Amino acid sequence: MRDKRSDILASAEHEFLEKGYDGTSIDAIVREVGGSKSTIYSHFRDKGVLFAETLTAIRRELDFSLPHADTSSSDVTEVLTLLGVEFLTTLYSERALHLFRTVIAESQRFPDVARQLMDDGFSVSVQRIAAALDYNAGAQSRSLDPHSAARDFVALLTGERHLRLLMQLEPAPDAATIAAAAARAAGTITAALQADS
Amino acid sequence: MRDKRSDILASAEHEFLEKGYDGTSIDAIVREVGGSKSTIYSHFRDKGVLFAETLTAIRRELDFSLPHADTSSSDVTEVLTLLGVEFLTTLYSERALHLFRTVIAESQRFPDVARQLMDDGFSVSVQRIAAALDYNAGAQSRSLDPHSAARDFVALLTGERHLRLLMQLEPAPDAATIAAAAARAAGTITAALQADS
DNA sequence: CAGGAACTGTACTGTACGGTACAGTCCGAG
DNA sequence: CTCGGACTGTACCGTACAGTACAGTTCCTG
Repeated sequence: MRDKRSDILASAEHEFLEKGYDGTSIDAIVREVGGSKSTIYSHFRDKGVLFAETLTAIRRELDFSLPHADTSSSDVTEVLTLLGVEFLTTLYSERALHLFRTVIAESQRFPDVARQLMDDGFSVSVQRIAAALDYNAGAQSRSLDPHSAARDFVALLTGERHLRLLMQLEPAPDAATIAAAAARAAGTITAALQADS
Repeated sequence: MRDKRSDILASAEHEFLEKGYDGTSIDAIVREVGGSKSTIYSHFRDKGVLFAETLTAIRRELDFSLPHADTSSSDVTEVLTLLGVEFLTTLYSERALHLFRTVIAESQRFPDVARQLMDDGFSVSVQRIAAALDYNAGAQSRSLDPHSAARDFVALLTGERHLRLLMQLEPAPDAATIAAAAARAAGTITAALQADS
């Protein structure tokens, strides 16, 4: 058995992401992780702390820094497509979708968790894309604002589908669908940028 | 006093949108609306039905058909800006934001409510924008797919800000902010469309 | 005035939950 | 062998909740 604390967090994740904060009982987590309720309360002061630490741990494990995309190509559309695929693959994973759903649901009670998810998660990807845009297209287009362009690109990438996925109206898209969406968004944003220059 | 049923729905809306499904007790609604618990159960079979009917009523009252925008101008960017302002004004109202938040939170338990909100709400606006695009720009650009363009436009309109608003990380934007966002999105999508033709 | 539908008020049942208390067990370090 | 920290098991407390039962009230209609 691994670290007990990690086991608790794993079971808490399963319960909280599936049933929400109010819908999850400590006893259910105990049943799933095994052991005793006392152990949970020896690691976490109360249910709120356990919830916050569970979601924070997930956010840390989801890597929003898009580490695998190669941005050395000079073809901006191609670079954006690569970054887009990696971003969507992270954002549209079951885990990330459950996380966003739960954070939105509890954003009133746990505003810090929400802020963390955006600032240390989502926004990191946008920054990364902005940096790539600045590097690859900054020279060509004098008027380019890489941060605005990156936000626009991410908006085109996600769009209505993200909302539908948060509402569980469609299954998470497969790799081919993600690739098509990324290529389309990259093409659109490139067209818009060229028209401006 | 108006119709009792409407009073119940109004109080239920206030409670459900603020505290969520599990966080809201029937007794709290009774306290707010006045009267007796029996009356509520004479109008609604159980808590689930009350919840679903409450959210459905809100969705019906939010008008996603963008009825006030004048789409007779021949300037596509201007028409899109008008439509965008009206769409964002609806989508970023406190009521709509609470509704989306709550629907996302309970999308597992109440999938029909989620489907309704998208198909009979959000998507109606997108259709309306697509129709305007088809009418105003269809002639100029033979290759235009008005539905895709409308989705892209809406994506640019909402983007990261919608997510931040769902997470309550910033206050709902005022009219000037909405107007600026709409104008920017309209300009971007127009640029992209011109580059394609 | 009589009837009835809508509403009120209150008490109740059964269940579930968060959190605590406490005695006991396991196991590795010295 | 023993000490101590981590963990277990179970019982318990107070509270809160969804839903029901039922007797009583209000008020409009015929």
